[in-house]
Amino acid sequence: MIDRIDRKLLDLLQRGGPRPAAELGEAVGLSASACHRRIRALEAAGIITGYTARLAPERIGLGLDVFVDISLTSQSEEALTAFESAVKSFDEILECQLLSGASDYRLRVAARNVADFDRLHRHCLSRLPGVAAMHSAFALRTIKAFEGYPVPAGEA
Amino acid sequence: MIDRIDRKLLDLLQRGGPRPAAELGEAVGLSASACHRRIRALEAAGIITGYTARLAPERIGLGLDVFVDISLTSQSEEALTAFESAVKSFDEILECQLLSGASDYRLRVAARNVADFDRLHRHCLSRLPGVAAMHSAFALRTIKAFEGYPVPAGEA
DNA sequence: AACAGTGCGCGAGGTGCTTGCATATCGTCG
DNA sequence: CGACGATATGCAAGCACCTCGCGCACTGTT
Repeated sequence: MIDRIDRKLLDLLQRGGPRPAAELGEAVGLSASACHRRIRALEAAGIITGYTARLAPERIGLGLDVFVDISLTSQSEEALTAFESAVKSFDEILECQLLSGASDYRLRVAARNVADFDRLHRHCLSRLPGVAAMHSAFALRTIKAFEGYPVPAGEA
Repeated sequence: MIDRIDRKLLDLLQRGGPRPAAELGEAVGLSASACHRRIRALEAAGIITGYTARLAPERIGLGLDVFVDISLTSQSEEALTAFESAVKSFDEILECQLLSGASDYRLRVAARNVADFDRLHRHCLSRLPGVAAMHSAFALRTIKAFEGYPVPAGEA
């Protein structure tokens, strides 16, 4: 059961709060050891899946964020599987989800600039199998970047 | 200048590689101290912006991932600003971007289930100012979750 | 009222981070 | 062609932090 302290811990950890457990404990009103124990429990419960570095995409030259909506020519099991494994094989495709509605896939890719997106378009997107239609939308500006999920009260 | 070792480090760190710098160093062929120094340099350069815990949304009861496309009634500066600050004020709105095309915003929200999305719809989305049209698409399945950017050679 | 069960703080021991120093490597300039 | 300067590395010591066992407080149960 997740209580108020766990929620605050998860919130801090998702937002890149202080690493030393002593400071985390101080922030939530716990000793370092108790705080650390709770974090380990959250990890063991599979709630915290890992710790990752967050990068500034523009600092590594990835200034362009593009959503690509794709519909397939066939909805057969084989077509879906082939498409999905091709998607997974390209590092430039950051994420991909199957959406409700017109049985579309939506993926997100990162490119250095428009010319680089053209390269991606030819090198990756055009090689995805079974594509009937493709529509790209460029992100002009990020109003809110992902910084973690809100943690609802009392779960798990 | 980012060389091959930095790229490998960034790749490992984005994917939640081993925390001890000694193991990281072994993975890239460096001693622990040299490896640690490079990481600090990447942080100082603003390439690594922080370290965050990654959570399993379904483990905290957030089983539903929804994209919401929104167009506004007015494109005036005030309308955009009002809309964007309202977006930022809701924790349930995970991300938001302004897209090219029909001057649409796209946001992503997480909900516990369909009923909870209805609550979000009434509690958050309906309170966003200046909305002309809204269209939601549910993520049926995640083929590829975000696990970090590919790091192009020789940047910064 | 006594008793498990849970979760806390404290403290010792071990691990990993952090930094100074000497050295190797590479590019540059005399 | 040789020497110098800059950069990056490895090593080792000092230190901060994590980790875990222990005893205690609190809660709910019988």
